[in-house]
Amino acid sequence: MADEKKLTTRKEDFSAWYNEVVLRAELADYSPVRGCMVIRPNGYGIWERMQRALDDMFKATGHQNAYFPIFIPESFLHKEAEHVEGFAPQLAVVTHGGGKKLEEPLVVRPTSETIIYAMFAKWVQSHRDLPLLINQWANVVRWEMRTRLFLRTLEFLWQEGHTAHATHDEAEEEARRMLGVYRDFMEAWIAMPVVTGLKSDSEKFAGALRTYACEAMMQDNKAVQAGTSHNLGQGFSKAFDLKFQAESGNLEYAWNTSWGTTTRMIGAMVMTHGDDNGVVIPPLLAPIEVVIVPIYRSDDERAQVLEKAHAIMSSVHEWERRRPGRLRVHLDDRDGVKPGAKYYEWELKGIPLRLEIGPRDLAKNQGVLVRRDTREKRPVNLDTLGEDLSDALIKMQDDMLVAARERREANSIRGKITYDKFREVMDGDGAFVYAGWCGGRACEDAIKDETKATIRVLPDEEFRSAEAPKTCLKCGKEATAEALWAKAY
RNA sequence: CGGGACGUAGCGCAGUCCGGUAGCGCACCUGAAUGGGGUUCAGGGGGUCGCGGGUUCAAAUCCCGCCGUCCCGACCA
Repeated sequence: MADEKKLTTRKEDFSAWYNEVVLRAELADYSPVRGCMVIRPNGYGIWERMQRALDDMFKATGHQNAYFPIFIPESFLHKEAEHVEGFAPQLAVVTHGGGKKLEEPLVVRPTSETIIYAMFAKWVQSHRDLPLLINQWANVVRWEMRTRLFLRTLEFLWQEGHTAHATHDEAEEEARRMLGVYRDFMEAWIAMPVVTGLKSDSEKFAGALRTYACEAMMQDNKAVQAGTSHNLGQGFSKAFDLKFQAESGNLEYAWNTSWGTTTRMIGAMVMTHGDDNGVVIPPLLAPIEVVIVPIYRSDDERAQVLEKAHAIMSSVHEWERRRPGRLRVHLDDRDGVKPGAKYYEWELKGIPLRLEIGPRDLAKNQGVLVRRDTREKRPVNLDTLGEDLSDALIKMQDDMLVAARERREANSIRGKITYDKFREVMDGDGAFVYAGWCGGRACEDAIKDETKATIRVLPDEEFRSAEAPKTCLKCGKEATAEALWAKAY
């Protein structure tokens, strides 16, 4: 009976485990529209916290929010040849409006480069108008063949930054700077370590000069691309006539960047930290950080325990000592639900800390504090509770990042590896494999065909092996780069 | 679009082979007791059996067609 309530174990079927966690933790639902999902309040609360944190980081780097239309004239996409070629198969197109056939079809934005740079062209005249740093929070549509909750849906929520600069180098710096912002966010807030680096040409954004990405490892050792940043060069500015008069007096085309990250991060969070009891939300992202579960056997005890619980709740504002903002505390005072049932429910939903208080505790002026990630239980003094909770949340946030990083490193292979061994690893549990690469598309494609593994990124210096492989993993020729190989979502 | 599985109450399923007018668990509502790791008992509400057609006295069940979903590939954040 109890077994029925257990989640599918991850080793048997990670996909099934993931779906079950997402659905049962009430993060999302399948929508009546094929390939779409409905984000439930629990899931949206996490997204809101991600959004707020990222938005602050964007503001701090000088970006402003704006909003552009969901419909883009089809001709706009055709102005940049590579871009339309890349996105054409994934477009949703509106052909009718107000009961009449439209003269020109409207594309539901799959990304907003074209309409945004069309507007930028009107806004920019002088080098003094640059850099132009804009971000938009929006939903976009890509007609994917296969979809998956949070990770790949037809419609998804994201943030897309778009900038224009006077020189290539400034654009390049911006693209790399925003990649760094993503990495900081993912490590500090999601407690999810990422490998950053350059994408190979085959995985480059359609229309970009260079694409950078953050790659995170999930518990089935597959990679998730959690955020990307592109140096778009001058392709779009030439297509949309985005010109400015330089100090020299000459008219020059601007250099663009774009960068985005999505609700996919919620999926990545689930697959990074979740366990067989459900989601584990890093404290900074948890809509509720602490849930108080009162325990009582009689009306008298109930009154007593709840009074104390309310006292704790109302002293929340005094607990701001070591952290910004208020502690987000919820008292689960539902009658008729046994404490054990409440424990399981809040664990499934991933609430970081649980405080149990019952008559036995009150007698000792203490409570029992339980950590979601380690399930470690310990008594805490109710007089110093605020401090204790703050410290525990900070520690949990840090520990989760360390644990995730250790797990990733334990499943990473650096240095020499034969191709046979590589195939064996990819056929089995998978891994992050850092291996030499000659830069040839033929090798890349052959490896993908034979192992399903792809180049996630050509990693930044700090992720490169001390003794980087000298030869290509596949053909044995001299290596021109070290690539991070993994199977990906 | 190829290969598999499936569509019956909010969710998970049984019933389909062998036709007889719909059931189980969870959830939900009412009442009482219970309460330190998934409570118990009693009562109750809820279903055009994916859609359309056919066979039959009678279809969730058999036949034909369609639609949709999930998983595995190709595509992708």
